[in-house]
Order: sequence, then C-alpha cells, then structure tokens
Amino acid sequence: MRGKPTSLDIAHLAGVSQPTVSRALRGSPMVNEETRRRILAIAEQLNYKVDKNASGLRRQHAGTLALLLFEDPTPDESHINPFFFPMLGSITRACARHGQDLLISFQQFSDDWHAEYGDSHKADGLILLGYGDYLAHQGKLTKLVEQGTPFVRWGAVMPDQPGLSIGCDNVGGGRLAGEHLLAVGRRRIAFLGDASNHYPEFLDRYSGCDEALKAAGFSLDRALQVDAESAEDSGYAAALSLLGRGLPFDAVFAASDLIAIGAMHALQENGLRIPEDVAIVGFDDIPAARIATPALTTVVQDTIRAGELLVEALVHLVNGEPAERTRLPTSLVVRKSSGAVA
Amino acid sequence: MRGKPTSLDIAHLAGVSQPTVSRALRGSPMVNEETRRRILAIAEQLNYKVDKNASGLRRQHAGTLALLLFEDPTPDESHINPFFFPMLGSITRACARHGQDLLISFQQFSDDWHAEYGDSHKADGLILLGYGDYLAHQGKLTKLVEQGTPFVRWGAVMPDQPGLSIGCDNVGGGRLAGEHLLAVGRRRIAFLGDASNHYPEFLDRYSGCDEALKAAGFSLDRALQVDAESAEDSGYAAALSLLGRGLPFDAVFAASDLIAIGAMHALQENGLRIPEDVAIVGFDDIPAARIATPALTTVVQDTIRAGELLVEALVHLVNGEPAERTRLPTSLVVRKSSGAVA
DNA sequence: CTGAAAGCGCTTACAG
DNA sequence: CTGAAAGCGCTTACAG
Repeated sequence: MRGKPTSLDIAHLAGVSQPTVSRALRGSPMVNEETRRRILAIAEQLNYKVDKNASGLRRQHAGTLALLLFEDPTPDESHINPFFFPMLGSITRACARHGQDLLISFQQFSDDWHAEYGDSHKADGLILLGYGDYLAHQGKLTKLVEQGTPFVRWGAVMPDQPGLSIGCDNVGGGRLAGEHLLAVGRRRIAFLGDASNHYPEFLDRYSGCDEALKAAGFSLDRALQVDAESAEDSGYAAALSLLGRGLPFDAVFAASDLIAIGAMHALQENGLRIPEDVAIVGFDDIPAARIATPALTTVVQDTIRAGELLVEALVHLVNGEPAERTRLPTSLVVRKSSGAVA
Repeated sequence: MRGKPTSLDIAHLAGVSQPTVSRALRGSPMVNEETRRRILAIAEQLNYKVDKNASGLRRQHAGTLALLLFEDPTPDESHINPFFFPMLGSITRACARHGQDLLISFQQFSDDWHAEYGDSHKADGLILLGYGDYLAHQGKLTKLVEQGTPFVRWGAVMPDQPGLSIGCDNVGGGRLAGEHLLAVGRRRIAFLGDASNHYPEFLDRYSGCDEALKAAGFSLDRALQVDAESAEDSGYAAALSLLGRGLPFDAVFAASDLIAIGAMHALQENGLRIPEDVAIVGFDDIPAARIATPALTTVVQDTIRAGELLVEALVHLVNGEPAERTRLPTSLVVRKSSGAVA
C-alpha cells in the first residue's frame, strides 16, 4: 500500500464496506460494536487520518476557523499589539478542544478579506482581532453579515452592531482607573488615546474614567485629552503634545499600555517624576507593563477567557445556533507608576 | 443561484464547458485570450472563489502549511517566547506571498503531532518553532523524515540532523557578546543558560563567547555557568543561584533576553548595580529589552528574514525541490546594561 | 446493522 | 483551443 491509507484500504482489511468504515470512524451509533473495534484497531495501526479535503468537500464545510489579525496601517513590518498574543494562544487551544483547525492571517484593514474565506470554503467562520478605526471597519462587517459568513470580533460591545462582538467592559475598566487615581489623590487627569466613535473602546475607557470622576464631583477635562493610537511612539508623541499645551496635570490615564509606556518615556525625558509628579495608569497589562520602570499600574482584561469565548461563540454560529454578545469584567493591577505602592 | 457559485455556474454564464473555466482560472496557456477574459470577468462579478476542498482533493495537496509552536512543558497558560512573535508575522506574510494558507497550532513536545498533519492532508508541510530540549525532540524529527513529511525547523543548524533546519549563527552571536564584554573591560563573565547538547543553540552561544575570550587570552569559567530555560523566572532563579556560589563576576551573558531580564531583577534586588557592578548582555532583542531598566544590550537575530527563509525553504521541499540549511548572521545592539553608553 | 450508489466541486489526461 | 469523461476520498440518503 503505497501512499496514505484510505478508508477503502481499511475496509478491505476489515472485510467490510467502505461506508461502514466511515461510519465507525465518525462514531455512528449504528455500527456493531465488535465491527467498530476491529475497524478502529486497523485504522490506528495504519495511522489512518480522514482526508480533510474529501470530508470537507462532501460535508460542505471546512472544520476550520480563520483568525484575521488586523494591523494598523503602518506600512513597515508592523508590530501587532502584544495584548493579542496571549489571546492567540487561548484561541488556538480552544480551537483544538473544539476539533477545529485554525487558519491565521494578518490583514490590512483595507484588504479585500471579507470574501476570501467563506466562499472558498477555507474556513467556516472568522475571528476578527485588532484595534483600528471602527467606522472604517463597519462597512465590511455589514457585508459579512449580508453574505451570511459567521464571524465574531473582539472589540467594543455596542447595541446595534453588525454581527457578534465580544469585548471587555471598557467603561468599567475606565471607572477602575478613575477611582484609583482619585484614591491616590489625583484630580487633573489627562487622557491619552483617541476618544471618539472611531475608537469606541477607547471612548468607553474615557467615559468610564469620567464617570468615576463625576461621581466624586470632578470630571475629565477635554483640554487634557490627546489623540493616540495604540503604539509606543504614538504615546510618546501624545505626551509631548500634552506637555506642549502647558496645562497642569497630575496623572495620565492611557488608553493602552503601549501608549502609557511611550508616554512615560516622554514625561521622564522632560524631567517629570513618575509617580511623584505624574501618576500613570494603562490598559491591557501586556508583559512590558511589569518590566517598565516604574512598573505600570494597569487595567487587566482576561485575554484567556476572551479567546475561549470567541471560539465558543463562533462554533455556535457556525452550527446555526445562537450566540450572545458578551462583556468581560476587568480588574486593576496596582503597581508603582500610580504611586500607590512603596 | 443560491449558495456559493461554482465553476459550473460560470461555465453556463460564459457559454463554455466547466473544464475551460477551470483552465482559465488557473491561468492555463491553452485558453483563448478573449474566452479567458470573459470567464474572469464573470468570476469576478460573482465573487467566485475556487473551492479549496475540491481543488485540494483532486490535486492531492492542501495549499496549506502548518506552523507548530512548541511550548515549554509548563502546564499553566504558558507564555510563548516573545522572540517568536515577529517571526510569526513574517511567516504569515511570506505564506500569503506564496499563495499558501497557514494553519497554526500550539503543541506540547510530548504530543503526538508528527502524524496529525501530513496524513490528513491538512497541510503539505510543517514549520516547527520553539526552544526546548533538542534531544527529546530529535526522535520525532527522524520519524517525520521517515514518513516523508516535508518540514523545516528554526533552531541550531548542525551537520547530521534529521530534516532541514534554519537558524541564526549562534556561535557568531556569542562571539559578539564576548568581544563586547571584553571591550568594556569585563573579564569574569557568567553565563546563564543550559549549555549542553540538550539546548544546542544555548551551547553555541556559550561556545562563541568562550571563543572570543580565548582569542584574548581568557575564557569562560564553568563555575560561573548556571542552567536556565528561556523564561524570566528561570533567569531570576539562575541569578540567585549564581550569587549563592559566592564567586566574583563582573558580567552576565544570558542565553536569552527573558533570562537576562529575570536575572537583572535578581541582581538589582540584591543591591548590585547594572552596569556598574555587573554588565549584562542578552540574546534575541525582544521588545522588553528596550523597555528594561537599564535597557538591555543584546544580540539581534533577523526574525523577519528568518520567517521568510523558513517559508521559502518549506515551499521548495513541498514541491520536491532541494532546499538548504541556512545560518543567518547576527548583530549586536549596544544599550545601557553593558555600560557602553552614557 | 450493513452495503450499493450517488455526488460534493474541482483538475487532468484524453480526444478532437 | 475546447469538451466529454474520469476520479480524488469521503459522507449520506436509500434499500435491505
């Protein structure tokens, strides 16, 4: 028997028909127990694996999910937000548990990715990951829904959105940051990050922080808000821009850790002490947050659970079952950058 | 026409036979130019995509490569070495360029992964990534070769290895580290990392550093070598163990940046100043190396090029063409941890 | 509980 | 340059 063994090979060896082999392998209840055992033993011994192409063709599905990671439109060898890496691990593991293979691809937002997967039967459903301008994105999501391509995305969870989103409670996370900064005595809190409906996650973080301040009789000052994308150099530039405004501030809430780390460099280079002069809080708890000096206080999202939920929801959708929007709780890790620990 | 369009749909619309559509789409030279254009236009308009399962079944290949990332046997939600992330990006892009889809999976070394892919036609070839005990690994590589599964791995490039390896010039990198430490006046250099044939990459880095020292009339002292895996806590523990030996040293060459960063924490917590008391050099240039305080001097591997080479080599192997072992050059980024900059 | 038959959507000799 | 035919290896009604 040259080449890979087929179900027909096994059928011959087991003295049964090929469909019976197929049934036995798929665990059909209408196969005699003793027959099944014989077939399984032979399959095991030949190291037989069901041919994915044949099976997929016949069943009209791929047994595969696709993870699309959107990169910010930086044309260089772009660094994807490290926040997504643990999620990647969690997603791969969850796929394995659900018997799904995982295709991965990096996309530009501008790419023509929306037709690529479903129509070619490469994947039964899509997982969409990546920050970026939501409004620019939205059109394609609508198109996916029209095509009937099952998909889930990580991002802001909003009422009337095309498709299914799973995200963390960004408002709650912002509130945690605001409450903490109030607790350590800060009042003039700058916000670094694009707080518009183009970046609804950032906007929610802003709003949450503002809520916390308002509950204490204060509020965020728009004059202390500077746009920034989730990247170190963007945070660096935003902090310089903030300093250039000449307004007093005693804390920075950055929309992401990358922004926070970039901002810390800019502030420190300008002679400001962290946390004495400026307390910093970030968002994401990427590995670098612990390594930064001082270590960064930040809002933690449960990326592991996030990955699992994304896969579970998508598997439901692929099977035509309902799945729910979910908003995951956040928590705060307090480190030295906010001055709350020695 | 409900459902996805097929080549037969296009054939009807174009008034040709279905095989002609197939030929036109695949760019066969024996299709009339005007016919081809008509077919392509219709395909475009219907948003037709070749069914991957059908095509793969007929052609007996998958058009897919699989990336297997091996995790260290830590049972927790293990953190994959961040060194591999840019490589991941590079690999996905290179696959896209070669028209290959990329399947990704995290594996334990102990898993039974070697039969999973080839036999099921899920992927035509494997890319193996991940540090780990090489000797434990080797048996499965041999098995892959026997099965005829095309694969490439990132790792130490050695003479009589099963299969094709691509790696960086670890000896050269170690030499750079050694020469640099000599140049900044250090003589008693500790090495943190498992320098045995279980971890040939680390061993090569050790040897390279030793070579550099010997060329200047010195050498590495085995009494200053402590085993460590590529993880922060392992580096932390190794540094403590080194301190416990009570031997004088004025520099640490860590087998990886993660080890170096863990070690820096341990040394600093024990009152040692970096670089004044101990100069540190790492290996990999992960993002955290820049963020560490002081910023870490380290040996850079060209991960972008590495990813491209891995994919190119694997595509050659899949097509039955020869591919070569390659050893990529390394370079040194000097930062504050080695005391060479202000 | 099992088998004979059909068919998923392509690609590729084989004729013309 | 184009078409009719076969077949990749499965899964799933349909009979029995």
